[in-house]
Amino acid sequence: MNIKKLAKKLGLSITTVSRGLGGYSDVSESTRERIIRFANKYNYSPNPNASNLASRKTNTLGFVIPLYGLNSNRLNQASFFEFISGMSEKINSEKIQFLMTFANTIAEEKEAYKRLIDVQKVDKIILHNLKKNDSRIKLLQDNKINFVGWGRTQGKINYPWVDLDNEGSVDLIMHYLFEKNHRKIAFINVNEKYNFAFQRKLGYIKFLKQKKIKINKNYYVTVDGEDPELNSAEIKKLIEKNSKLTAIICSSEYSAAGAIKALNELNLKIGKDISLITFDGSVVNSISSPSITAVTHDRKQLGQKAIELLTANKRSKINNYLAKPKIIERGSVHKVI
Amino acid sequence: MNIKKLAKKLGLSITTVSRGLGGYSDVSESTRERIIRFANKYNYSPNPNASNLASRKTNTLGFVIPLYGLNSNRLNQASFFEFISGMSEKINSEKIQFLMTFANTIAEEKEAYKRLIDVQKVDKIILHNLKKNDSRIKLLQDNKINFVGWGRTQGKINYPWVDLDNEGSVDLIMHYLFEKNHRKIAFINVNEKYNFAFQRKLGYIKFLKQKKIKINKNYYVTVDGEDPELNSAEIKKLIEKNSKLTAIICSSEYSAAGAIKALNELNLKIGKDISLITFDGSVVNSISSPSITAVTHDRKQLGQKAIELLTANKRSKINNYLAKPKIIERGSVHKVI
DNA sequence: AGGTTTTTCCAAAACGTTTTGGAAACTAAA
DNA sequence: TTTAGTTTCCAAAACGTTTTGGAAAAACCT
Repeated sequence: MNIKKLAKKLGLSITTVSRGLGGYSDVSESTRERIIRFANKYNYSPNPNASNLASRKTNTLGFVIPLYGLNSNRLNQASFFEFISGMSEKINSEKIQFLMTFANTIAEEKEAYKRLIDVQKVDKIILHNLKKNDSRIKLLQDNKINFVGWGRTQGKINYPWVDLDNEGSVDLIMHYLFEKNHRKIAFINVNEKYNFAFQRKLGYIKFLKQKKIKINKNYYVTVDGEDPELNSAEIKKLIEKNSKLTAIICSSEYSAAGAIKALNELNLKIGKDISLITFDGSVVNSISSPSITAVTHDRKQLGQKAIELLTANKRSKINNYLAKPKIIERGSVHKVI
Repeated sequence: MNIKKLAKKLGLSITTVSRGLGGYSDVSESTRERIIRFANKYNYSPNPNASNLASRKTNTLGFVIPLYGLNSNRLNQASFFEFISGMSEKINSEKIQFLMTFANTIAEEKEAYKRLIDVQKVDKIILHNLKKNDSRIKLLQDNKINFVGWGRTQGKINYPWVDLDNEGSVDLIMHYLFEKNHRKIAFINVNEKYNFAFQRKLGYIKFLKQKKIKINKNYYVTVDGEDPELNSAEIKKLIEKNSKLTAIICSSEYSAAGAIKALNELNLKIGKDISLITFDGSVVNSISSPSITAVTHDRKQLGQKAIELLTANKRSKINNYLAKPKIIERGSVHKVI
């Protein structure tokens, strides 16, 4: 079935069918309905190649997956999956082509975005892995690419984004721990060059200040995901040096993994001697005993929202979405008495 | 830059440029070289939409990712990433479009393949998650879709595939354990409906027969990945009942996790009292101490090979690729004295 | 030399859409 | 009743390729 045959069946011109389906105002409501009814009946949908060719659009969404830094760690990759699966649903229903690229270094990543724009001619991008100050935003804006960021950056640039509520998540965790009488709480963050990590630190500091708890600098440490052994060793040192700690917050699954390993080696029972709570943790959780209490976000929905924003009407005021955090209790947090 | 302008610069017709680039024999070698030189110089590459439209091809690769069964376990999803990243490189260089879909049930999975073929009109597919007897192979062959399987099925159907060397992997492990004087070796497999699991069992049995070791049925058990607690309990039972065991092979990361948990609970030191070796294990390894010795395959390369086979010349004899297994020693296997 | 085959090229049609620039038919205003 | 404006439709051009069906030129035979 193609537009020509459909037009013939309808007794209309090709133009009218095309414009009817396209939602243009120069076709009457009644004939538009008839067109749509026929299109469904004969299972017609426009050939994307012809459509893109004629409209001079690529209608392709570019997505670069970094495989270095935080994302070189396989623990983090699972969270991508959810996001992508959320995107994927919406992409299919919007008939957008999906172009995925992998980058092994930061240089490759930058190159990948340029290539997407210049060579592969994508006209939509989901930008992610945002740094504190991210030059890619300007690159995309200069090239007039329709994009949505997965994550926020610092500064006053206005652009559409979806994100986890990083500050709110830590606040939620801190309240949760505070109610269980924890006062000496360590926070194992990831490198602060990632803006989400910076936001989480902010949440940590703010809560402590608000509750007038003195901030102990020894309780805060950042690790990167490159070498799990190294992470674990560093976390072990932190615990050994601060024997009064009652709880540990991990900003990522791999640091949670490192913490578990360290605690095992120190013979500290999780959920009895010391509490552990982590971001995400669905992977680590499936292999740890006891299971690890975690704060999670619906990443699939985040992916869906990203595509929604991308395809939303330009004049829509709302151009961002903040996912609500949720604590899933699993028994790794005890009450201090 | 488009073909028209390029043809003008070359002083040739559009036809000749197109056919020259397409590798047809009705353009002389010397002019073909000139065409390619100019194409590179002016950075020309054919508009894929126009090309697909004219040639009545979609040039799109379909890929269905199951999110149920084994793959509902997020531990397994990381291994997808490697495969996909391997595919992705080759796909980009071959200028193939990539269409990814997710399926939450086995019904959705089947539906997804039909939709890819009937509605989305992909002309290439990477088939995976193969069952012992897989009806999708016939579906694809009937529809004359160019496909490569990631994994083998039983029976005599000839089709192109890439796969892990499942039998060989177990053989490798068994030799490795045998040399360290292990004779009482348990094998914790996954559900045998997956052909790879069946092949691994075969490797296990064959080795024992070859070495004339009596097969003890109590040493073999299958678990599915749905409930980690249940897995662990089952593995614990197996160990308790068979006190003479000196080594355990795990066919998946989640069963390795279950085994670690069980061994901890039974106060058996891994690498001292009993040996543990697992397939893959890069995640489990990050939280376990000692680290777990594992047999791995290069999955990225597997993805690359899959695309190579897909785009290979039809008359090429070689239509499959078996990845070589490799043991990574990490100290969870001891020598029996 | 003339005939045949092979090599090398090309004009034109086709692929299935969207968009442009009207034109007809109706409606509202004078 | 005419005029101006609005609504509803459409023919034709355009998008950038591939493919078809030759035709000219060159090479090879007698």
